Amino acid sequence: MPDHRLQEAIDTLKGSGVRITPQRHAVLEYLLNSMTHPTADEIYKALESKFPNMSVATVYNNLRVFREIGLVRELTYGDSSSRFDCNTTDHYHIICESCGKIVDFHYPSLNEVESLAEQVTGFDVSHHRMEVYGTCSDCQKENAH
Amino acid sequence: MPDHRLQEAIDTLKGSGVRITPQRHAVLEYLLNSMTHPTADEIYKALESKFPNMSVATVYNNLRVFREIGLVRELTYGDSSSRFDCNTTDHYHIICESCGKIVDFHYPSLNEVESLAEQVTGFDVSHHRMEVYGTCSDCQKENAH
DNA sequence: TTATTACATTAGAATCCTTATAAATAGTGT
DNA sequence: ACACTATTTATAAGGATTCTAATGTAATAA
Repeated sequence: MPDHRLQEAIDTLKGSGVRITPQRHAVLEYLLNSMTHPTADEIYKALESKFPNMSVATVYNNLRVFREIGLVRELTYGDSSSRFDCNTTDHYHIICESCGKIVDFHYPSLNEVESLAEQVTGFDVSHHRMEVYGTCSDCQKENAH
Repeated sequence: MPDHRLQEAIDTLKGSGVRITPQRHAVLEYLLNSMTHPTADEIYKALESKFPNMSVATVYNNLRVFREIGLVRELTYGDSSSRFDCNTTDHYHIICESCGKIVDFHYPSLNEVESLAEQVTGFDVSHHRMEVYGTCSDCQKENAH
Protein backbone atom coordinates (compact mmCIF):
# COMPACT_ATOMS: atom_id res chain seq x y z
CA MET A 1 0.00 0.00 0.00
CA PRO A 2 2.47 2.77 0.85
CA ASP A 3 4.50 2.21 -2.28
CA HIS A 4 5.78 5.76 -2.28
CA ARG A 5 7.11 5.36 1.25
CA LEU A 6 8.89 2.20 0.22
CA GLN A 7 10.36 3.92 -2.84
CA GLU A 8 11.44 6.89 -0.76
CA ALA A 9 13.12 4.63 1.74
CA ILE A 10 14.93 2.78 -1.03
CA ASP A 11 16.12 6.05 -2.52
CA THR A 12 17.38 7.14 0.89
CA LEU A 13 19.28 3.90 1.24
CA LYS A 14 20.78 4.11 -2.22
CA GLY A 15 21.77 7.69 -1.54
CA SER A 16 23.79 6.45 1.42
CA GLY A 17 25.52 3.81 -0.66
CA VAL A 18 23.47 0.93 0.69
CA ARG A 19 22.75 -1.90 -1.72
CA ILE A 20 19.23 -3.13 -2.22
CA THR A 21 19.24 -6.87 -1.87
CA PRO A 22 16.08 -8.96 -2.03
CA GLN A 23 16.29 -9.71 1.70
CA ARG A 24 16.83 -6.07 2.58
CA HIS A 25 13.95 -5.06 0.38
CA ALA A 26 11.70 -7.62 2.03
CA VAL A 27 12.56 -6.57 5.57
CA LEU A 28 11.98 -2.94 4.70
CA GLU A 29 8.70 -3.68 2.95
CA TYR A 30 7.48 -5.77 5.85
CA LEU A 31 8.30 -3.03 8.33
CA LEU A 32 6.61 -0.36 6.28
CA ASN A 33 3.45 -2.39 5.89
CA SER A 34 3.21 -3.58 9.47
CA MET A 35 1.10 -1.55 11.81
CA THR A 36 2.42 -3.40 14.81
CA HIS A 37 5.95 -2.83 16.03
CA PRO A 38 7.53 -6.17 15.22
CA THR A 39 10.52 -7.77 16.86
CA ALA A 40 13.45 -9.02 14.80
CA ASP A 41 12.24 -12.54 15.29
CA GLU A 42 8.74 -11.73 14.11
CA ILE A 43 10.17 -10.27 10.93
CA TYR A 44 12.41 -13.29 10.51
CA LYS A 45 9.51 -15.72 10.88
CA ALA A 46 7.25 -13.68 8.63
CA LEU A 47 9.78 -13.83 5.80
CA GLU A 48 10.72 -17.46 6.35
CA SER A 49 8.49 -18.79 3.61
CA LYS A 50 9.74 -16.27 1.07
CA PHE A 51 13.42 -16.61 2.05
CA PRO A 52 13.89 -20.07 3.54
CA ASN A 53 17.64 -19.63 3.71
CA MET A 54 17.73 -16.19 5.22
CA SER A 55 19.76 -15.93 8.39
CA VAL A 56 18.42 -14.20 11.46
CA ALA A 57 21.64 -12.19 11.42
CA THR A 58 20.52 -10.66 8.14
CA VAL A 59 17.42 -9.32 9.80
CA TYR A 60 19.48 -7.80 12.59
CA ASN A 61 22.05 -6.42 10.18
CA ASN A 62 19.42 -4.73 8.10
CA LEU A 63 17.56 -3.35 11.07
CA ARG A 64 20.83 -1.83 12.25
CA VAL A 65 21.43 -0.28 8.83
CA PHE A 66 17.91 1.15 8.76
CA ARG A 67 18.32 2.51 12.25
CA GLU A 68 21.64 4.15 11.48
CA ILE A 69 20.21 5.77 8.38
CA GLY A 70 17.25 6.95 10.45
CA LEU A 71 14.57 4.93 8.69
CA VAL A 72 13.45 3.04 11.77
CA ARG A 73 13.45 3.55 15.49
CA GLU A 74 14.40 0.83 17.90
CA LEU A 75 12.09 0.59 20.88
CA THR A 76 13.22 -1.08 24.07
CA TYR A 77 10.28 -1.73 26.30
CA GLY A 78 10.08 -3.91 29.32
CA ASP A 79 9.92 -7.16 27.43
CA SER A 80 12.97 -9.07 26.36
CA SER A 81 13.35 -8.10 22.72
CA SER A 82 13.57 -4.82 20.88
CA ARG A 83 10.78 -3.68 18.64
CA PHE A 84 11.19 -1.72 15.46
CA ASP A 85 9.06 1.16 14.28
CA CYS A 86 9.35 2.71 10.86
CA ASN A 87 6.89 5.45 11.62
CA THR A 88 9.39 8.25 11.94
CA THR A 89 6.77 10.95 12.29
CA ASP A 90 6.59 12.35 15.78
CA HIS A 91 4.38 10.22 17.92
CA TYR A 92 4.37 8.50 21.26
CA HIS A 93 3.35 5.05 22.41
CA ILE A 94 1.01 3.72 25.01
CA ILE A 95 1.69 0.18 26.15
CA CYS A 96 -0.65 -2.33 27.72
CA GLU A 97 0.92 -3.81 30.83
CA SER A 98 -1.35 -6.80 30.58
CA CYS A 99 -1.01 -8.00 26.97
CA GLY A 100 1.93 -5.95 25.70
CA LYS A 101 0.01 -4.23 22.93
CA ILE A 102 1.59 -1.02 21.68
CA VAL A 103 -0.64 1.74 20.35
CA ASP A 104 0.44 5.01 18.76
CA PHE A 105 -0.85 8.32 19.93
CA HIS A 106 -0.03 11.83 18.94
CA TYR A 107 0.88 14.68 21.21
CA PRO A 108 2.72 17.89 20.55
CA SER A 109 6.41 17.25 21.05
CA LEU A 110 7.69 18.10 24.49
CA ASN A 111 10.19 20.75 23.45
CA GLU A 112 9.84 22.68 26.68
CA VAL A 113 11.01 19.68 28.62
CA GLU A 114 14.08 19.37 26.43
CA SER A 115 15.06 23.01 26.75
CA LEU A 116 14.48 23.06 30.50
CA ALA A 117 16.53 19.91 30.97
CA GLU A 118 19.28 21.48 28.92
CA GLN A 119 19.37 24.59 31.10
CA VAL A 120 19.24 22.73 34.39
CA THR A 121 21.73 19.99 33.64
CA GLY A 122 24.13 21.52 31.15
CA PHE A 123 23.57 18.63 28.76
CA ASP A 124 23.50 19.08 25.01
CA VAL A 125 20.13 17.47 24.37
CA SER A 126 19.59 15.30 21.31
CA HIS A 127 16.15 13.79 21.86
CA HIS A 128 13.74 12.44 24.40
CA ARG A 129 11.59 9.44 24.93
CA MET A 130 8.20 9.12 26.52
CA GLU A 131 5.72 6.31 26.93
CA VAL A 132 2.48 5.91 28.78
CA TYR A 133 1.61 2.60 30.43
CA GLY A 134 -1.75 1.20 31.36
CA THR A 135 -4.38 -1.41 30.56
CA CYS A 136 -5.97 -1.51 27.12
CA SER A 137 -9.75 -1.69 26.78
CA ASP A 138 -9.66 -5.36 25.77
CA CYS A 139 -7.76 -6.32 28.90
CA GLN A 140 -10.01 -4.12 31.03
CA LYS A 141 -12.96 -6.23 29.84
CA GLU A 142 -11.04 -9.45 30.46
CA ASN A 143 -10.22 -8.37 33.99
CA ALA A 144 -13.82 -7.47 34.70
CA HIS A 145 -14.76 -11.16 34.60
CA MET B 1 20.40 7.42 55.58
CA PRO B 2 16.74 6.96 54.65
CA ASP B 3 16.13 4.53 57.48
CA HIS B 4 12.45 5.26 57.56
CA ARG B 5 12.14 4.39 53.88
CA LEU B 6 13.93 1.13 54.48
CA GLN B 7 11.70 0.36 57.44
CA GLU B 8 8.59 1.24 55.46
CA ALA B 9 9.69 -1.03 52.64
CA ILE B 10 10.36 -3.87 55.04
CA ASP B 11 6.95 -3.41 56.59
CA THR B 12 5.38 -3.49 53.15
CA LEU B 13 7.18 -6.71 52.36
CA LYS B 14 6.23 -8.33 55.65
CA GLY B 15 2.64 -7.26 55.10
CA SER B 16 2.70 -9.22 51.87
CA GLY B 17 4.05 -12.31 53.58
CA VAL B 18 7.57 -11.90 52.24
CA ARG B 19 10.37 -13.02 54.54
CA ILE B 20 13.21 -10.67 55.31
CA THR B 21 16.40 -12.58 54.72
CA PRO B 22 19.83 -11.01 55.08
CA GLN B 23 20.37 -11.05 51.34
CA ARG B 24 16.98 -9.54 50.65
CA HIS B 25 17.57 -6.87 53.23
CA ALA B 26 20.94 -6.03 51.71
CA VAL B 27 19.59 -5.73 48.16
CA LEU B 28 16.76 -3.53 49.36
CA GLU B 29 19.06 -1.33 51.43
CA TYR B 30 21.50 -0.96 48.57
CA LEU B 31 18.75 0.07 46.18
CA LEU B 32 17.29 2.59 48.59
CA ASN B 33 20.66 4.17 49.26
CA SER B 34 21.87 4.24 45.68
CA MET B 35 21.36 7.42 43.78
CA THR B 36 22.29 5.76 40.52
CA HIS B 37 19.93 3.23 38.95
CA PRO B 38 21.91 0.07 39.28
CA THR B 39 21.74 -3.03 37.14
CA ALA B 40 21.29 -6.44 38.73
CA ASP B 41 24.95 -7.13 38.14
CA GLU B 42 26.04 -3.91 39.81
CA ILE B 43 24.03 -4.84 42.88
CA TYR B 44 25.49 -8.32 42.81
CA LYS B 45 29.04 -7.02 42.63
CA ALA B 46 28.45 -4.37 45.28
CA LEU B 47 27.28 -6.98 47.78
CA GLU B 48 29.91 -9.55 46.87
CA SER B 49 32.21 -8.70 49.77
CA LYS B 50 29.37 -8.85 52.29
CA PHE B 51 27.81 -12.00 50.84
CA PRO B 52 30.57 -13.92 49.10
CA ASN B 53 28.28 -16.88 48.45
CA MET B 54 25.27 -14.99 47.21
CA SER B 55 24.01 -16.16 43.84
CA VAL B 56 23.21 -13.74 41.08
CA ALA B 57 19.85 -15.50 40.89
CA THR B 58 19.09 -14.24 44.37
CA VAL B 59 19.51 -10.67 43.20
CA TYR B 60 17.17 -11.28 40.29
CA ASN B 61 14.67 -13.13 42.48
CA ASN B 62 14.53 -10.32 44.97
CA LEU B 63 14.31 -7.62 42.36
CA ARG B 64 11.36 -9.47 40.90
CA VAL B 65 9.68 -9.65 44.31
CA PHE B 66 10.25 -5.94 44.90
CA ARG B 67 8.90 -5.11 41.49
CA GLU B 68 5.80 -7.23 41.94
CA ILE B 69 5.11 -5.59 45.29
CA GLY B 70 5.62 -2.20 43.66
CA LEU B 71 8.68 -1.13 45.62
CA VAL B 72 10.92 -0.73 42.60
CA ARG B 73 10.47 -0.07 38.94
CA GLU B 74 12.42 -1.81 36.22
CA LEU B 75 13.75 0.51 33.53
CA THR B 76 14.99 -0.66 30.17
CA TYR B 77 17.21 1.81 28.40
CA GLY B 78 18.81 1.14 25.09
CA ASP B 79 21.66 -0.82 26.63
CA SER B 80 21.57 -4.51 27.31
CA SER B 81 20.61 -4.73 30.96
CA SER B 82 17.69 -3.49 33.01
CA ARG B 83 18.11 -0.86 35.67
CA PHE B 84 16.20 -0.70 38.90
CA ASP B 85 14.80 2.38 40.53
CA CYS B 86 12.98 2.88 43.82
CA ASN B 87 10.12 4.83 42.32
CA THR B 88 9.11 7.08 45.17
CA THR B 89 9.68 10.70 44.33
CA ASP B 90 8.49 12.19 41.06
CA HIS B 91 11.44 13.00 38.88
CA TYR B 92 12.77 12.39 35.40
CA HIS B 93 16.13 11.33 34.05
CA ILE B 94 18.54 12.73 31.53
CA ILE B 95 21.04 10.26 30.13
CA CYS B 96 24.42 10.92 28.55
CA GLU B 97 24.71 9.02 25.28
CA SER B 98 28.46 9.20 25.47
CA CYS B 99 29.32 7.99 28.98
CA GLY B 100 26.01 6.57 30.19
CA LYS B 101 25.68 8.90 33.15
CA ILE B 102 22.14 9.27 34.48
CA VAL B 103 21.17 12.57 36.10
CA ASP B 104 17.89 13.39 37.79
CA PHE B 105 15.94 16.46 36.93
CA HIS B 106 12.62 17.74 38.11
CA TYR B 107 9.72 18.80 35.98
CA PRO B 108 6.04 19.06 36.73
CA SER B 109 4.49 15.69 36.07
CA LEU B 110 2.97 15.31 32.64
CA ASN B 111 -0.58 14.66 33.78
CA GLU B 112 -2.08 16.21 30.68
CA VAL B 113 -0.33 13.66 28.53
CA GLU B 114 -1.73 10.83 30.61
CA SER B 115 -5.29 12.08 30.50
CA LEU B 116 -5.15 12.80 26.79
CA ALA B 117 -3.72 9.38 26.07
CA GLU B 118 -6.48 7.86 28.17
CA GLN B 119 -9.19 9.66 26.20
CA VAL B 120 -7.73 8.91 22.80
CA THR B 121 -6.83 5.27 23.31
CA GLY B 122 -9.35 4.00 25.86
CA PHE B 123 -6.55 2.71 28.05
CA ASP B 124 -6.70 2.81 31.81
CA VAL B 125 -3.44 4.65 32.42
CA SER B 126 -1.22 3.69 35.33
CA HIS B 127 1.90 5.75 34.77
CA HIS B 128 4.24 7.17 32.21
CA ARG B 129 7.92 7.31 31.64
CA MET B 130 10.08 9.97 30.10
CA GLU B 131 13.77 10.47 29.60
CA VAL B 132 15.85 13.04 27.83
CA TYR B 133 19.02 12.00 26.02
CA GLY B 134 22.06 14.07 25.16
CA THR B 135 25.70 14.71 25.94
CA CYS B 136 26.76 15.74 29.42
CA SER B 137 29.05 18.74 29.93
CA ASP B 138 32.07 16.53 30.72
CA CYS B 139 31.72 14.66 27.46
CA GLN B 140 31.12 17.88 25.55
CA LYS B 141 34.55 19.07 26.75
CA GLU B 142 36.11 15.72 25.85
CA ASN B 143 34.69 15.90 22.37
CA ALA B 144 35.94 19.44 21.87
CA HIS B 145 39.53 18.13 21.74
C1' DT C 1 10.99 -29.07 71.43
C1' DT C 2 10.30 -31.28 67.37
C1' DA C 3 8.17 -31.94 63.13
C1' DT C 4 6.19 -29.85 59.35
C1' DT C 5 5.65 -26.75 55.84
C1' DA C 6 6.57 -23.29 52.84
C1' DC C 7 9.59 -20.08 51.28
C1' DA C 8 14.74 -18.73 49.99
C1' DT C 9 19.18 -19.46 48.48
C1' DT C 10 22.68 -21.60 45.83
C1' DA C 11 25.32 -23.33 41.79
C1' DG C 12 25.09 -24.34 37.53
C1' DA C 13 22.71 -25.37 33.44
C1' DA C 14 19.60 -23.65 30.09
C1' DT C 15 17.43 -20.18 27.36
C1' DC C 16 16.75 -16.19 24.89
C1' DC C 17 18.30 -12.22 22.30
C1' DT C 18 21.91 -10.20 19.88
C1' DT C 19 26.49 -9.70 17.87
C1' DA C 20 30.88 -11.46 15.90
C1' DT C 21 33.40 -14.38 12.55
C1' DA C 22 34.80 -16.12 8.29
C1' DA C 23 33.77 -17.98 3.99
C1' DA C 24 30.76 -17.72 0.15
C1' DT C 25 27.69 -14.90 -2.62
C1' DA C 26 25.87 -11.23 -5.21
C1' DG C 27 24.94 -5.87 -6.19
C1' DT C 28 26.80 -1.93 -8.51
C1' DG C 29 29.48 1.19 -11.34
C1' DT C 30 32.57 1.07 -14.99
C1' DA D 1 31.45 -8.71 -18.18
C1' DC D 2 34.76 -7.28 -14.59
C1' DA D 3 36.31 -5.91 -10.42
C1' DC D 4 35.33 -4.15 -6.15
C1' DT D 5 33.26 -4.52 -1.99
C1' DA D 6 29.02 -4.87 0.58
C1' DT D 7 26.04 -8.47 2.03
C1' DT D 8 24.48 -12.94 3.24
C1' DT D 9 24.97 -17.17 5.46
C1' DA D 10 25.86 -20.58 9.12
C1' DT D 11 27.65 -20.99 13.11
C1' DA D 12 29.89 -19.71 17.21
C1' DA D 13 30.16 -16.68 20.95
C1' DG D 14 28.49 -13.39 24.18
C1' DG D 15 25.70 -11.42 27.78
C1' DA D 16 21.52 -11.07 30.52
C1' DT D 17 18.07 -13.47 32.65
C1' DT D 18 15.49 -17.50 34.12
C1' DC D 19 15.06 -22.32 35.40
C1' DT D 20 16.16 -26.51 38.07
C1' DA D 21 17.12 -29.33 41.76
C1' DA D 22 19.26 -29.70 45.99
C1' DT D 23 20.00 -27.54 50.23
C1' DG D 24 19.06 -24.32 53.85
C1' DT D 25 16.19 -21.60 56.88
C1' DA D 26 12.34 -19.19 58.96
C1' DA D 27 7.59 -19.66 60.79
C1' DT D 28 4.02 -22.59 62.60
C1' DA D 29 1.66 -26.31 64.83
C1' DA D 30 1.54 -30.32 67.59
